[in-house]
Amino acid sequence: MSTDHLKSVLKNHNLRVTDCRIDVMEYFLDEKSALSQGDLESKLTGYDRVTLYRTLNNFLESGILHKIPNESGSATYGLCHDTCSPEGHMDNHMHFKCNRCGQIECLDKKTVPEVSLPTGYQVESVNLIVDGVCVKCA
Amino acid sequence: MSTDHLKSVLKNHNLRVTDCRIDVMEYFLDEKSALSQGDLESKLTGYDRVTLYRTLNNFLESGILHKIPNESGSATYGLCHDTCSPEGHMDNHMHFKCNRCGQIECLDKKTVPEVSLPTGYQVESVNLIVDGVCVKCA
DNA sequence: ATAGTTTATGCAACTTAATTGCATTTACTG
DNA sequence: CAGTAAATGCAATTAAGTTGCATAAACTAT
Repeated sequence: MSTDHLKSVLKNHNLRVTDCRIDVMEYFLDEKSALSQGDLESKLTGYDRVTLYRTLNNFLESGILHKIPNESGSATYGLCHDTCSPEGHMDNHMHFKCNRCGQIECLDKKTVPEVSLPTGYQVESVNLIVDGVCVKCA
Repeated sequence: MSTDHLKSVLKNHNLRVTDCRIDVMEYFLDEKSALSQGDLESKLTGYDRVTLYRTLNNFLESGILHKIPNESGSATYGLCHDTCSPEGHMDNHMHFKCNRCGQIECLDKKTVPEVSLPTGYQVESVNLIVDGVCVKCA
């Protein structure tokens, strides 16, 4: 993934091109798995905690990242598809959490099955999180 | 739900019967919705924060409560079925989070559909979280 | 290119959640 | 009811999340 492409992604989302944002995007692309604020702090030591925090929030609002529900108590983020926008996330793919290595993956290819709810409930989005053992740890 | 019954639930899970544990269990039974550490602190003011924290953890290990994945950053807990045990949770029901009132419900009656994963992945548990508008807020 | 404007960053500070150690109290067992 | 094992409260620490503000950097329009 070239830096030029990353810059255009930022511009397409009406975000200014900064070193921090480029680095954060590259980190997500390299890792492929979901990342937390703490992961960024460990890896991207040149930036302030608050800057990373705000970068995550900007990406979230812009539709570059989505938040993945988890049990750990700290927020986890994954890269969005191209189809995501500030107006709405199309991130109804499954998430897989490995109980051995702890990594959270987005299974982009797997769509979430239709769910039926009791009458009166209005569905807005569906999140499916599967726990188990990933390919690497099996 | 009588206090006697609650006591036997605790004993069945090899937990000593204490006021705090009884009160926490009653609170969960009254509320019916999922609760967080903060909820307990607001309601059960007579107990130390740490005691409530450890009560939640004990209930989690014993299979009385299960943790519900969420995006908020603070852990949320729901009552387990009778079928849960320290050896394994059978909490594969759906969870519903209302985007208006914020409450998280366990939809016990709705089981999670079977999921198929890419080859090499081993499934241990499945969590389905539906966001939308609940009956009360609709 | 550059001056002017808007936005991002770093720093300080604060709030809340999660967590651990230890002394004391309480619940169970015989 | 005495002895033991576990639960509680208190103090203290770590980490996550959050905000305000001054400065620095990125963009825009000459």
